[in-house]
Amino acid sequence: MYRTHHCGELRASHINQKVTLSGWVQKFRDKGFVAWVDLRDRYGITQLVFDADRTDKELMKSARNLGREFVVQVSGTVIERASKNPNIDTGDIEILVESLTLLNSAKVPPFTIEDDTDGGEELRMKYRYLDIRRNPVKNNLIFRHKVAQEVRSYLSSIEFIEVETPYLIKSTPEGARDFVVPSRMNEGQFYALPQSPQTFKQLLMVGGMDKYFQIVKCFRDEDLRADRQPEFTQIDCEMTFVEQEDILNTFEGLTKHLIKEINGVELSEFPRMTFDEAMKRYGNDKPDIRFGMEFGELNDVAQHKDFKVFNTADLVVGIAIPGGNSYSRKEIDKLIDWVKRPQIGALGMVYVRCNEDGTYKSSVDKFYDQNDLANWAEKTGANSGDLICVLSGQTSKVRAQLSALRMELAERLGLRNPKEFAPLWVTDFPLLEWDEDTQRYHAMHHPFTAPKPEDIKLLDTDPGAVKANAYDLVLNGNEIGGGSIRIHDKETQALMFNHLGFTEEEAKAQFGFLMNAFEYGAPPHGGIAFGLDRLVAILGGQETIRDFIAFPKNNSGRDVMIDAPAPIANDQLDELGLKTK
RNA sequence: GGUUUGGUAGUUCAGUUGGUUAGAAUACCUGCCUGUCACGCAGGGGGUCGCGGGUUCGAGUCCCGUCCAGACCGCCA
Repeated sequence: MYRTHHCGELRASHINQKVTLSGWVQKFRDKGFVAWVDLRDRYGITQLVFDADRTDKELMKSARNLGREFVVQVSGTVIERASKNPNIDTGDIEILVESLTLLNSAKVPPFTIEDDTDGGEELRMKYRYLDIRRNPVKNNLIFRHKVAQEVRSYLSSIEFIEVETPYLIKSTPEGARDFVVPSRMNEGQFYALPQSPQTFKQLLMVGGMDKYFQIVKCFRDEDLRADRQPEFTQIDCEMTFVEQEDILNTFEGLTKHLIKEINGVELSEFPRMTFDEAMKRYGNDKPDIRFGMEFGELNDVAQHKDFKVFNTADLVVGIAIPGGNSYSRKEIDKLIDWVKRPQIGALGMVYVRCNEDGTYKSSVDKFYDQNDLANWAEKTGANSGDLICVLSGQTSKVRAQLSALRMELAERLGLRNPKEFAPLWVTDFPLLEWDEDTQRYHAMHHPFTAPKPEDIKLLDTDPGAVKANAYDLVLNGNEIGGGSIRIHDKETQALMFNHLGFTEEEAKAQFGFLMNAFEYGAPPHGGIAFGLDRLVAILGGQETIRDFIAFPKNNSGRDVMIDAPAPIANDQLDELGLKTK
């Protein structure tokens, strides 16, 4: 038997018991007359003691040969410590070791296995199995497990059934790039890994499963970010005989349950906002509403003066930075440089200082008087002591730019408190989105999203104006879930494919299975999918999802530990019919 | 595909306008230490300054190229 107890377990009540522990050597402290080993496992640390008076000489000697991260098994007696350590749970006791077995030695680890490690990102990823021994990563993985467990138990308790769907499916032209898998038995043909189990969950509804969920890996062959991995996990859900309202209520319930169980925070009813309103007020379809700084549109009060830049702009819009009047000229110039960076792309920024005495001082005083500027302050909700930042230009670009500035400033002002949770439903997304590259409309959500019935008539005349029964759940400025009511009749689905530029033949070839299913009594249905990785990171109060994934990929989509992807041998290529001449 | 920041000891970093033998902390090794727990003290070993080229009397430092990593933009139905 390797152990009678684990390393986080023993207390004063165990004193005088004979115990056996196994674990890793965290630290060896040798005082000469006495030496201690911190023995670590997943549960904690227990101090072992070797003593010149009480410990056998040979045993003392072998203890002195232990190094960091050696794996050992010890037996001995639990004794009371002469000097206790109130900082750890097992700090009242220690083990007077009577026998020591070296289960495995270890090379000196390339970084310290401590909460504040000296290891950099790359090194930690290369030796991820060592990184996982550290509390922050270990605890994140345990945290993730708890969230997943709560999701399963909550959804199960309201009659959802977890069903697995296939990973080897068919590539489709819509949406993200697919990861493809060559088929040996069908030479020249490829499976694709699912970007989401979308069509399968709809078919489960046709199959009468009524309420489905799955915690499932999804795959997208797109570039990565701090919060984006090529393989990621969704909480994928679908329900039958529901309207949008039913889905919003159900999953508001799930989200409230999670935040209560995991974070101990009780949330009241989630606010709702249409897509159009979110864009107007925050320039963004996933606004962070933990803080204000809402957009004030200034076209009415800033145009038709003599300032050409504003007069020729589609949109003039500003935000008030609380306390921003204290910024020096230099700081403001830096802010202007920041919005002019290519990633943001603003051409310039107009600012107004709101002085304590109620007067205004702007960078465009030549064109605007105090009265004009007072109007700006009113529109942006600026108080004295604030700084109004104004951008102008083409509507969608300006909104994106000002939204980036709003988030950056909120970050600098410490307004993005990770302990605070501000959820929000964004509804009434557009059904279609114009794509400049391909010169056609794309589905904003996906091609199975139902248009609002009253808007269907606009499909031919003004496709961009058609709204969908689609919604996102936004938490602290992150989209954590998104879904829609689906199309469940063949005619609407055919109409949709038609508007997305599919010929009838293409639609049939790609999605014939779904169209067929719709001919056999498909019930009305809808659903939602949550990004589990991101959700867990936000609930855990962290920015990057990587530390909530046991073995994540780096910025270039590489696993630096196993060194994947990698070339494969010629005969393997040959077998797959992929050999290049 | 683009923008940007970085690459110097096992590790995290410093290294001034180009100038003597490239430093610190930590880790590691040796010894000492009567209760440590970020133990302490003394000593020691440890460097292809990512790689290639160039400028120069002289390059960690300047220039060009390249590779790797991070953040972001495009992209992510």
